[in-house]
Amino acid sequence: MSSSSSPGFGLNAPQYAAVKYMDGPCLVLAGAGSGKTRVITQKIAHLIEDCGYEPRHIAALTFTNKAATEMQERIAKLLKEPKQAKHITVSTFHSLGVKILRQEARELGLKDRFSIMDSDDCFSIVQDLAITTDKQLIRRIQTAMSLWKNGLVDPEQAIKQAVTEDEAQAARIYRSYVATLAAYQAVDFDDLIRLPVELFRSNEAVRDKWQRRLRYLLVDEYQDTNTCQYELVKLMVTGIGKKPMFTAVGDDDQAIYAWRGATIENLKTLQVDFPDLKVIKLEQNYRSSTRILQAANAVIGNNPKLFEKSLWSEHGLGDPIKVMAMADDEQEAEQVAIMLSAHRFERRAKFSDYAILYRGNHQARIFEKALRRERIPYVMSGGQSFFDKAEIKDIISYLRLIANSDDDPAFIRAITTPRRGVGQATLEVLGTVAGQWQCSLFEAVFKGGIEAKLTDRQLYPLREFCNFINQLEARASRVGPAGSGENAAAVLDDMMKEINYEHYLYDCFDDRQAQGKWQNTLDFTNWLKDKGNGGKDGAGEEKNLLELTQMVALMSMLEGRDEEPDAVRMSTLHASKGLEYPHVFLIGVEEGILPHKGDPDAPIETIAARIEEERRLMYVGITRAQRSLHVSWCKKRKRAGDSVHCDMSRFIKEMRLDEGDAVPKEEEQITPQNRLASLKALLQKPRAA
DNA sequence: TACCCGGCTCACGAA
DNA sequence: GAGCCGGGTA
Repeated sequence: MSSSSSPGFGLNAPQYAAVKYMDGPCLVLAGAGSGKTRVITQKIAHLIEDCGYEPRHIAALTFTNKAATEMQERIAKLLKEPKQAKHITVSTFHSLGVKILRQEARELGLKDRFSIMDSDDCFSIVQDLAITTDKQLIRRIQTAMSLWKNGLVDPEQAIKQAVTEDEAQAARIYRSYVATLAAYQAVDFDDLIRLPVELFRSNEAVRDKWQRRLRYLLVDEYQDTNTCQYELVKLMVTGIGKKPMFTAVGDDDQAIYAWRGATIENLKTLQVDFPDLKVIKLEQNYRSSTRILQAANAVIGNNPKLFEKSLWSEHGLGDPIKVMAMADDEQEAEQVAIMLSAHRFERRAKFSDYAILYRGNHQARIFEKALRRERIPYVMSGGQSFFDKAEIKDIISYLRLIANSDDDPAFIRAITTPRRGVGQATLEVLGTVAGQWQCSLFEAVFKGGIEAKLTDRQLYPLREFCNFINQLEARASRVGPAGSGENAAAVLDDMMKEINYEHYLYDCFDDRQAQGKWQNTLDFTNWLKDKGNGGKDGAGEEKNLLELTQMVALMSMLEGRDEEPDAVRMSTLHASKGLEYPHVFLIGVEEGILPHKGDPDAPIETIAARIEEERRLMYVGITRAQRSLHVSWCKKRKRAGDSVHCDMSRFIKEMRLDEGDAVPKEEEQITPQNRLASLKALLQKPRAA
């Protein structure tokens, strides 16, 4: 890597300054591709090897499991003693939250076997509370509640602040929702951060304990933190007579998570809360060619600036950026597939050098078809998570129920899947009884008086199911780090055999589907067993079934342990952040898609704010590319059956490409007829410089 | 009454 | 392509 000055560690001057700065809080404004992960990992090595920090006293927080895993690996490679890396807390905000909650559950009146509800569970809870089937409305309430939680607004405040009747209704549901989760001994994703914040605020001793445990904090993607996460950071680093020690790394131009409560205000607030904050800017980009950077700078230049920052690169001008106007989405997919093929051939590149990036997951489907037709291997990232598949959630519901019998949503799912003679009517009676006794459904099965309300035929399968779960629970409890005989794998295997899930799948689905689903469950259970043993290399800690269950709730995808196949990457723009590819195709760059059209009747300032966030999304997309960038848009697009007219996105104009780059030349498009000829022509052409 | 099928509509992002 | 609803059927 070329750099004008190389003061040490192979870093440039500002990177070096960021790594060495140990006098107090530090904010690193790291432009796209400016080597921010390098700064974090080098700084951790510096803390351990030069500053005398013990690995277990250092915590690095990220937003995704993938980023955390990758960071840990990179740190291990840097350290003279790689083994030390596993003692560093490198985790997502949410995993750290689980860790704190599990240890401090009692302080919060929560059992340590609390369940973690996913958004589907929360959806059904809201559905029950709101007594409505209007999905849109439920979603809106869910979103409102999530934003309240992330903004540290409690139900009473929300009720007081409500202006419209809708808000008031949502706030009342919020209040019952919080109570419902408490009754289930469950927390949702937002609680994983919010509850530790409440705990640290109210309990000096606990806070002090964690402060002594995690003495230096590093925060990645700081621009994506929400109010609650920032509060957690603050509570962890500030104490009486203590110098706040942390490094936050972020880029305001890449803030793309406002919709889940993130606020770039946190960047400004940092300077207010920590007046001696040292701000260091990383402006040298090591990733992209100059043309790509110019386009990126031009686009983002249309946003108001929080911090003045301009990216530059020592790389050459590079390939011109190609903008392609397509007749429709069908043609777009086909052309991109063909062009990618030809481009790869011309450059002698690998498939894995390419990424196709898009705004929404549904845009991927048509490209999958086209890529398959062209026999181009691809892998998807983002999109529906492995853990969101129904068959996986079925199995997880059993695990959740074993860990926490108060978990009513898990109880309902497990007892009805596979069907075991418990139907709606039985569950309704059970629900009424549970309501009367103020206890969980599971407990209600054994409450006196229930015999009178249910027939023997109804009661028998209930009791049998609960006994079955109790047995598993008893066995699972014996499993632990101590490893006293029984292991999690055996319990899991017996459970799978007992519920005869494979049989159920073949009963309910056609053979092909069932086979796929069964394979998924096998992949899942094998992965679980592997994790329980401390991972493939046995490097991780052994985990019991409870820990596994709580971990699984936070997973978004199987960690890509396997060798990366040579395949084109397909990803949403959101999921592409932090990654880079030699060649990028940015597709569907149309008004309404990127920028995405939102509520037409939203207040004007939020519309402006939304466009700015969409622009940052475009910026993220452009800056993923190292050497070449293709941008495409469609004049027509199939939507709800019929074709609708589309306009080129304003962001394409904002790239301010030279005339030669911007004019789409349709006559140059590759058709099946001229395809062979163009390939031949490519073969004869000398390789591009 | 319960279930199944077909047509219709609709789609942002994720721990 | 999926989920929802309405209508038709066992």
